[in-house]
Amino acid sequence: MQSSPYSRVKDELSRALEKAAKAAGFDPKSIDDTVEFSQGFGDISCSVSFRIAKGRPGTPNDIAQSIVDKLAAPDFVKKTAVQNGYINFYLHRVWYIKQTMDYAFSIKRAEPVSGMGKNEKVIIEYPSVNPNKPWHLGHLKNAVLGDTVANIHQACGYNVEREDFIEDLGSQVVESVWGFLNLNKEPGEKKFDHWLGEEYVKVNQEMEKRDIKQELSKLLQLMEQDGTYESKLARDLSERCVRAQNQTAFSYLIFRDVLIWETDIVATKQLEAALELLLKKGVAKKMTEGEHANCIVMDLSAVKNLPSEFRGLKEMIKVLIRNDGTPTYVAKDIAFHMWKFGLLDNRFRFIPFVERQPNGKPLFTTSKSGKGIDYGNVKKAVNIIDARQDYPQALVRLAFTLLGRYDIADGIKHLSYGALELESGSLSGRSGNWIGNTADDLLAEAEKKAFSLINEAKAKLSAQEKEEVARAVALGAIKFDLLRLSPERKTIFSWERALGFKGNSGPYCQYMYARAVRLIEDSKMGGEISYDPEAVTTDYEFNLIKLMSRFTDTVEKSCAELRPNVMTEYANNLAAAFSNMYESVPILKSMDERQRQGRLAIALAFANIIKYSLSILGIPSVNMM
RNA sequence: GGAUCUGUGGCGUAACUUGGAUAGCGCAUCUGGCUUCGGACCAGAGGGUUGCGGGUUCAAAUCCCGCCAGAUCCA
Repeated sequence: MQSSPYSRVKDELSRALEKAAKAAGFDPKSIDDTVEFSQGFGDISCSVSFRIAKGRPGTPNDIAQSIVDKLAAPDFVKKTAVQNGYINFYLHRVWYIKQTMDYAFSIKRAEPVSGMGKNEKVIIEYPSVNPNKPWHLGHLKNAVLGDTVANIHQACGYNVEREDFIEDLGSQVVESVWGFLNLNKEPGEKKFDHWLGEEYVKVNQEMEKRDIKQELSKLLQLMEQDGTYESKLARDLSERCVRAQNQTAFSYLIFRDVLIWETDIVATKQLEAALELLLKKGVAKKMTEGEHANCIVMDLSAVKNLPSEFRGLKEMIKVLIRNDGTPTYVAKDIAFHMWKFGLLDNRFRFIPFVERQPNGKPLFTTSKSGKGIDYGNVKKAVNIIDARQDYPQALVRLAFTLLGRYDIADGIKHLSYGALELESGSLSGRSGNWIGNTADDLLAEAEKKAFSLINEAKAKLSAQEKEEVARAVALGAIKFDLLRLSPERKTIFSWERALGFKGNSGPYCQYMYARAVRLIEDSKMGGEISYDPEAVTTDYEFNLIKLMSRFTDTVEKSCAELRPNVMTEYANNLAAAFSNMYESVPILKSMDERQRQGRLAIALAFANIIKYSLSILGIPSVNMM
């Protein structure tokens, strides 16, 4: 693993500039902030002279010139020019191309590109869908974000644990179990999660007609008790649902390492242990009188610098355990996070839930019996949860602040994203407006469209080959569309846009990869890479080289900021730069052998990096489409 | 009542965290481009007072203050 040519050049240039600035009598702080790629004014530019000019005689231009006069420019700089107060550098392209090509060929898809994570373990939690319905488009957005964030961390050298929390004691599952006992017990031919989800809609229609609150609360108690018929039934229904949901996950090439079931948190008494700790440290207390008598609450009044979201509260408390003894969502989540960060003993037992996922790895689940596995106990945990949960997530972090564990409060990273909505409004499991808008529906629709395109264009392929390509293109279109927005922005889902195969899209990137692969195949160059960088220095090649040279930096940025859209944008720009070159200069058909070799080598480097980029996005690359 | 997020050409958005040279991209519209490597492509054109008003600065889409509009959460 080597650092990117871009960061090396930037570092070296910054150091040289700093030295020169000091020699010229200035003291610039953080000079590397002011050094970056520029367009139209050389290759790299520096704006530090403006900063220095503050409150000092002399124009930025003069200051820039005096710095340049003292500058011992690194060898890779061909020309230095002062323009409008900026210092502009022109690189020796041949050198930079060589550096970038070596770098591009050194990148292996199975290995991290960055050592940023230092092999530290990080938990990424997604999508934590209730086990009583199929994934709808909103769940899919969560899963795709989570999977990609996990891939990004892996690429940055983290040891990633992909966890999925199964809330099988929440009100939704209780209602579904009630429905199974009181309504239709026959799943029939339908995929189990779809059937269960549709039954759930019926339960809600039933609840509007009559009040079943008492029945539900009794049912929940039975479900919480080990060994009852109801607890076994509930777990069985939930597990069948999760298996059906897994088919969806696998069809989208989305995988996890371990399922954590709420019933197992309860059964292993970790919720009690968590509460005990909170009570002992005085973070929580039992109320004896007033509105919240017999509740266990978290006391916020002791917090010194209370974050702004807690301003304007009527009472400075948050209920953790209600007076009927049931825990709130926040209480469960605090306990879960204590486990994640190793504050509770790892009392879970694990067994394989799926022996071998399509990615070759097992999927474990918490269980009554089984072996202890060293999951959890991390310093960083990323939760993929939509922005409506900002407040509960803030409460969870606050609990750790109150415990004095600022490190944990800081280690909980909430990737808060704008929820996905239909044009007609937000999706809701209860209302049933997800019917026709499930993840399964979307993939089927996208595959249909992709298949008809490939069927026309590549008639000679076998049906199976066409299906494989159609699947890959469908995934490309869907995932790219879900990832391209900045996370805080809400998604108004559009079938037309999600199924768009042109422009800024997954298929566009896949198409450029396929083109590059075709060139390489037709060239019969095999694995032999010998080229002369001097033969390929036009802007078309160099624009592509510049982008490739900052691949590592881009992945790191995407990771540090928890923004997958940084990667979609990069992939698209990379593909566009290649397309530009492809359309503008002859590659295979070049009459000049040195040029031909050089351009083919660049195509090969491009193929390597776009393929890695796509794999981070969870998008398969195809050799033809 | 309190808090958070959003507001950028007809539509969808990037750049805002870290102020920097001409606000980048896609869709749609219009005009071109396959006797030369894959047209799921490319080139070009039109389309912008970056919600409004102040402020800071040599420089503001970006930072600060005040409004307006929409969404969400808490009470």
